[in-house]
Amino acid sequence: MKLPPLNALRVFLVAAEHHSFTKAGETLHLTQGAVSRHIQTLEAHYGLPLFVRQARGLTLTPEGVALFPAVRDAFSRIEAASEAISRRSRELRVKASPSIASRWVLPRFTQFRNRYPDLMVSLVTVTGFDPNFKSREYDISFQACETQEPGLIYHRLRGARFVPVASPDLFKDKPRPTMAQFMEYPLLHPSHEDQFWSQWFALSGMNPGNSIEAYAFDTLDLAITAASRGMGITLAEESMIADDLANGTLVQLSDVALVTSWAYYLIYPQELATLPSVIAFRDWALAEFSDTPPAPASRAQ
Amino acid sequence: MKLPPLNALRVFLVAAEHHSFTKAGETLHLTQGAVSRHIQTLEAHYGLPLFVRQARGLTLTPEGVALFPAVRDAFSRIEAASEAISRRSRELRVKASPSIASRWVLPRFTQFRNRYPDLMVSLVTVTGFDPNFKSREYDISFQACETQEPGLIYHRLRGARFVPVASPDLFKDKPRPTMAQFMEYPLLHPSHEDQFWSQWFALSGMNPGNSIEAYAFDTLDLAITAASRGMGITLAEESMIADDLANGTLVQLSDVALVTSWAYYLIYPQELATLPSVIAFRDWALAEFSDTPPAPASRAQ
DNA sequence: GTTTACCATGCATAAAATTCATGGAGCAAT
DNA sequence: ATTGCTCCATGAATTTTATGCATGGTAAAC
Repeated sequence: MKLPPLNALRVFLVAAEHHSFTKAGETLHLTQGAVSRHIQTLEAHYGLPLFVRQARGLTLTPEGVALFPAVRDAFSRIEAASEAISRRSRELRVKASPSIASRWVLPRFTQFRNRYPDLMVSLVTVTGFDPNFKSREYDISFQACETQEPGLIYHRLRGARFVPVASPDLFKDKPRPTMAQFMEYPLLHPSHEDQFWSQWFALSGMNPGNSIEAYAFDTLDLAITAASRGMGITLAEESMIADDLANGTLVQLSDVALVTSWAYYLIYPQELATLPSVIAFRDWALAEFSDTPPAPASRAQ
Repeated sequence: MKLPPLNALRVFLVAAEHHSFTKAGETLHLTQGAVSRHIQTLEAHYGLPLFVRQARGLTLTPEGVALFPAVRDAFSRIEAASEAISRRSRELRVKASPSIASRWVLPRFTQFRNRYPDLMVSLVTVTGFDPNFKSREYDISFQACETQEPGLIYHRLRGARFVPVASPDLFKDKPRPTMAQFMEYPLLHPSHEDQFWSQWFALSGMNPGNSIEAYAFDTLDLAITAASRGMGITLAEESMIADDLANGTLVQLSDVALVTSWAYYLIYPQELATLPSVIAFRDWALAEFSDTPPAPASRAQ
């Protein structure tokens, strides 16, 4: 393939559009002389003139006319493709469940934005998980899961550990309840299935029976929020209540922790692994949310 | 329009095709390091990697995959257009009537070819004239004409002057005939219309009557050739018989010359006036065939 | 463990692009 | 005609860019 001088072609394009070397120079931030030389280079390459120089103005020769649309189309094709892939390096859509979004990501999201102000990062909060990222609605996902799909890269953030918490206001001047006294308070279920409390009680060697008062919530976050408002005792994932414990909104009522078989992962498709936006967010998220320090090279686990 | 570095794009294209910087360098007659730097330039421009460097081999990132066809298509578009207009600067099709072709052009054609060995010049010999070059079968035409069409450039070569000639063999040891004795020989008509001889006789103040023996030919050339073989006396255009008179194949029988109202022109479409091939042939033809020295700037008459 | 095949990179050099200043050609208006 | 104006072309110097060379580093294969 023997191509003409490409930079000269771009200058030709602009000069042909303006019908003027001088104006083309202004557009390209070049002097008129530089434009003239580029056109000369191109004309020498083809061995024929592309412009008819007249005192009144510049005209294209038939060969210039023939060349013009080809160059215009070619460059706009390149421009379109460039624009498409440039956008992918500037945008990032992060998916998280409502609980993770509000308890993990949102509190520290501005920090990430501030560190990468050129990145247009958005948080997509959906329940449910498209396990192959087929919907292409998000680029990277915080996800609790047990199995791994091929084609995806998984970074384990932490295991899920549930401990009982409640607002200190729930007990007023009474002493905090022992495990055996939990049933005297409303028990808040972080999901509609009764898995957490029953497992936790089993772990503690207790049988609460069926007579306990209980509320079920859609998400872990809602149960924690309800607990912090004094509605009862909930099982909360440890990493989601660090702030509440620190500022006294919640108190932890037992050291017995329900360790589930699943863990929280940061997941993204393998083909996005080279995107700087994905790399930046991954490294930041691993440092922020992992319970183990990330490997030095920040590689996949 | 903000385009990526174009030369780097070409290097990218080759490297992507070869899946190797080293091989791309060989193809482009560059070192591997130069290729590496071009790719770096491009990746820096986009802010993302285009290749995944592995010890085993080079792979494109999804962004590289997206970029590749766009670059390939764009460059092949430019290449096609370049090829098309390059060919037009290397090829030239000259049209001439059979007479002009054989009497003017062919004898000196190799001289022109030798001067411009890179030019693929062909001679198209057709009778009839497409007055607007609409058929696009030829680029430049030798043509006898009286009127001028707009959009064409006319260079007057010479007026047409007809003089009577014959082979010296026709008369053997007899003296050459006077005008009055022409009718004793077969008169060769250079066209099927009886315009030339009747006009010439009228010019000479004679009336040949109808009883003369005559042959009509399709072209001026055929009549001259016939005359040179001793078939009779013909009227020949002066510029076409210079060689025959010089080497004695023909002798001129009178100084009375029929000057027609039309002249020979070299004609080409205005839009081809910038083609180097047209310019080269025009300048050569004017110097070779014009009865007046060409103007210094070789401008249209 | 050693070799091998690649790509990356610091440094020197070659090449190209660009500017600046100036010249010249064609039009338009006086 | 003459003058002025607007463009494009061009010589020479300079800056920028590309390239080569030699070397280093890494990961796979033997």
